[in-house]
Amino acid sequence: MPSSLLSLLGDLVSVNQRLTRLAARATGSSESPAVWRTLSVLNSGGPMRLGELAELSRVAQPTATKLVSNLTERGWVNRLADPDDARASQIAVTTAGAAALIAWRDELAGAMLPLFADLDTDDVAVLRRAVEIIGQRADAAADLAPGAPVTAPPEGQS
Amino acid sequence: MPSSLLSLLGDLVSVNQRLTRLAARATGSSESPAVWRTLSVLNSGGPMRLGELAELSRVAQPTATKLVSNLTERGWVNRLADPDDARASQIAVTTAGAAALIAWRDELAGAMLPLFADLDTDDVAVLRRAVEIIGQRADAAADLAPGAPVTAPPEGQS
DNA sequence: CCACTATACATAGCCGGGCTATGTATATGA
DNA sequence: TCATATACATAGCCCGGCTATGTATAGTGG
Repeated sequence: MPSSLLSLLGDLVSVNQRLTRLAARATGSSESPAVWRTLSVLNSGGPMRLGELAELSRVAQPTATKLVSNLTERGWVNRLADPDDARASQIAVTTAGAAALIAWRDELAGAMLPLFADLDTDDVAVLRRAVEIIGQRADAAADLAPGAPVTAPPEGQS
Repeated sequence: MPSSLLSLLGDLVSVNQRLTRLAARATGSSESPAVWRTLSVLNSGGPMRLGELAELSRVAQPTATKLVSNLTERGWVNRLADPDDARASQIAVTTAGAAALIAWRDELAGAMLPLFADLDTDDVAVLRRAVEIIGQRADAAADLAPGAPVTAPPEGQS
């Protein structure tokens, strides 16, 4: 039944997009997803260089530069000189940044909670497992295409 | 444990964002998510007026105007005069638009298929159920806040 | 029929996020 | 030392998102 798996994946992405937009509205947060994504990556990965951040965030390097600039102005990340390489600097989340991230996640989940409050134990388990499954695949995909953020139209696969 | 439900929702959104971005990369499609979202709404809802499209897409009206303009130029939607109301027009997906949407969904799912090909029957069932659950909630949310796309800070009573 | 308000959409204008192309400074290796 | 590679910054473009506002048509009271 691979064809049903195909349509399942299509549905998954589409319902995902709805949920993402819904969640964004739910908070009323004026911050863009990119802000939270960047903070997320930095928060879970620890201080890292800009290139690494770009790769993990799966955006092009100049985009990461812009985002880090914005976040630096807000005081949510800072740049520490890298003693080993004067070209680079370590990007790190500040305490304020981490706090903002936590606050946003709480707010987001809190806003969505009413919609999901009626889930029974089985459904909660289903969602938990789904998150796990998708997370694994996202990790795997990151490993498979580490150097190809978006830029690459490599082709060549038959 | 409602607190674990909270963190589950946070994780759900976060893994969602990863998946969405991953999926976008997977196709190599240069089209933006907004294009597919708009076509999706029109395709599943049938021809509708611009305001209705904006509401269902959960964007502000001028955003919908822009998107429809772009899509019209590409020949993926067209505007038909509304005989009952000269201010409005019915927006409809063209055959080409519907075909492009299907092609994209196939491409998307096809690109993601390798990542999910090793799922066993139980995991497929889990994902299917998760899609169903989230879809229900998204529908419910749409019903709850039908007139509030993003614009409304509840001021401005006359 | 006329004026007035309400509605549906278009236009203008701003901002942020995404990209490519290219510049600049530092590392690195022959 | 010099050439090349690497890490990031800058410039410049486009699109999607918004608010504010304009314009044309609907609807309605007189």
